[in-house]
Amino acid sequence: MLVTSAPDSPPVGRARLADVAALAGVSVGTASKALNGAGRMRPETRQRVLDAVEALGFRPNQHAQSLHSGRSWTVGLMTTDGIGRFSTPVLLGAEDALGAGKISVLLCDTRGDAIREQHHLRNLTDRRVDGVIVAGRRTDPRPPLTGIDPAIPVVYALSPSADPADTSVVTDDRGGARLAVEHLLATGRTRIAHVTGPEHHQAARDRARHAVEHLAAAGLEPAAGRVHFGEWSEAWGRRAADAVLRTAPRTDAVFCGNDQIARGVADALRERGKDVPGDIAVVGYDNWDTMALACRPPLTTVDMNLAEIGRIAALRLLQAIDAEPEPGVHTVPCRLVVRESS
Amino acid sequence: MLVTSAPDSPPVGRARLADVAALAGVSVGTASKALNGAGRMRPETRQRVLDAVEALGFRPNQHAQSLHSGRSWTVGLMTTDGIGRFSTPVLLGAEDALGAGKISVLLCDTRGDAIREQHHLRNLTDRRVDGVIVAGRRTDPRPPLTGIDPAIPVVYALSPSADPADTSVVTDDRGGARLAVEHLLATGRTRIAHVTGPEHHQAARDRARHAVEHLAAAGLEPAAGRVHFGEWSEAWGRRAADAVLRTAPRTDAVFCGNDQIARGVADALRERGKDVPGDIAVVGYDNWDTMALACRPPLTTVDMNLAEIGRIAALRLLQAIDAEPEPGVHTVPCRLVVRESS
DNA sequence: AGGTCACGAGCAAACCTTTTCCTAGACGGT
DNA sequence: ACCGTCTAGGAAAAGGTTTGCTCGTGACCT
Repeated sequence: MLVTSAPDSPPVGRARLADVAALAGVSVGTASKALNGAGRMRPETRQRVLDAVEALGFRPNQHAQSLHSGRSWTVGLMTTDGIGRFSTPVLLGAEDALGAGKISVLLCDTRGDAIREQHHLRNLTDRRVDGVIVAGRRTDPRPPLTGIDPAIPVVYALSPSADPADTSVVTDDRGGARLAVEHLLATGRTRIAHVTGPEHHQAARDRARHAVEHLAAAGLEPAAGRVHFGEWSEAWGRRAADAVLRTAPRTDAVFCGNDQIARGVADALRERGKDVPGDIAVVGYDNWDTMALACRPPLTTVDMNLAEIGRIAALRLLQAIDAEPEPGVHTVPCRLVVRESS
Repeated sequence: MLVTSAPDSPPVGRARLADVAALAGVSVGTASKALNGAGRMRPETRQRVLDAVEALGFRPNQHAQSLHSGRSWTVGLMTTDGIGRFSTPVLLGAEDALGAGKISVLLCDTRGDAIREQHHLRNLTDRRVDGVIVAGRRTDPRPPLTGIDPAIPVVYALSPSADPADTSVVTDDRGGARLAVEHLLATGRTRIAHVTGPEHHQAARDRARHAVEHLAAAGLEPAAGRVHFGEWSEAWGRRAADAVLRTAPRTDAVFCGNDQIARGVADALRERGKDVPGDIAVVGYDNWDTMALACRPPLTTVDMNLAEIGRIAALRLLQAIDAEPEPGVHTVPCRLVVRESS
């Protein structure tokens, strides 16, 4: 059977369906039906075909299948700012969900370059991908993809499309801020400062606004009466902690816009002789393990469930491919990870 | 021309080569030749075809091309331990180099699971990928892929294959250790400690062995007379720094096996009142920006040029696809990034 | 015993491009 | 003017699978 070259139909290389059919003594079409379950046929005929498939190690040629069906069983995954801390979990979540549906992922990194984006887009269109996921980094809306075949569904993850008619999956910054504030309130803190990133980042603005709102709902206002906007860095966290100690010395908790800031805050507080969480609790945002776990003490922080965002984006894409898309912005809830800093 | 449905050949959906040929008044075969440059033909005929391509926005159907040529212009990129700090730059480097060759990357993450690896491998084989890159995380050799079609070339990146007949691209741990030690010697340090990860990691063993060898070549031995093996964590760095100060108080430099350890060492030294680099220099390994730049002071560290490893792996793969593979282990040199900690 | 119905299996077209082989025409040389 | 050669372009097959349609056979009912 598996000799290197048979007399007339040499199965050198991979076996074709024709080889299977010949071995089973049926026509090619019948062999195909036996494999795909369609049509009715005698069980023993089907079994003969399956035996032949087994004997020859036949695997269908996906190029031929794709040519026939027009589907590639492939989606493009475009990351717009390199592949970093934020896009990686999204990417893995998407890959996981798509792999279950027998769909593979074509990776395209634009490095934030519009030319490169166009180039990848043309490539994906030429490959007749079944869909595209665009994974951003920031939560600010991004302009929708231009020049893509409207027949190819697109889902935006993390950075929503500026066009509300598109489908986007984003994190729930409101819920995240609420989780953090309510946790601090529940553990008895009342003089809570908020230190976060640059005000021109929507994530910083949203988290700050909702944190303040939730404090107000409890009849409180942020320590020192204002939000501390700055950078997403440890250095800013350290400077801000000093500022908070100076201007609002009775502060008993700091909610930080990300884990780097939180770590900087925790470091500075410790170096100023404050006990975390004894004197002041610290809560971060991102659950970036290398920061949250290496912090002294390990950080309580908000996890955005990035992998879940990727998974949901993939499911939305599958839905848009097979059925009707569900446009609009879908938010994925956050989760509070409590550790020793609060 | 671009009406939704012409009388007999409605160019609904995408234009086919037949549409182009019809518009240009030539046969399909001639249109193909005009596009691919092969065969001789009158310049004005070729131009007519190109004009038709332009008018219809024709793009060749890659499924048909792949079916014909047997090539998919696609390579599989398998990451074996999730996509993390180490594999991401490799992955991007590879994607970049392959994209230049009109080849796209199929992403497969095995999560370190052999079952998943087999599953992905079968999928890639079914898709007739032109080649596979296996990107590991640790530098310890890994068992070669099993059950892959021997006609598909494979290149291992970062984790070499245990089979020397395979092609692998790895980092130069010897050179990295030499860069660090020679830098410290050149800046006048002579009592150099080495703090690194677990001894069962080949990276830790290699860097330690070569560091010790280079010290010996200068007539020195490591401070405290031995290498400090431990974990790849900041906590271990802090503990080890204390141990070094206790057992070898005159130490004037610490070369660390990674940046996390280095940061822990720097933190502990500062907290013990030592000045870095005034009293003691600290050198890290990995050039992991979030660690190296956030460290106080910013870390001098060894950069493994991971993106270059990915790039070279991709080039080796392209070579193996188009021509003869060049088996064996290829090492990519490191680069020392000098900052303020030394 | 003959006719009809149903089920099993095969044929062929369609998916689209590339490439080889072949034909017809033109031009040049004798 | 005729023959040979060269070239441009067309026809057709190959690459492999899916699927609708058709055909044939067997069984059952009248």
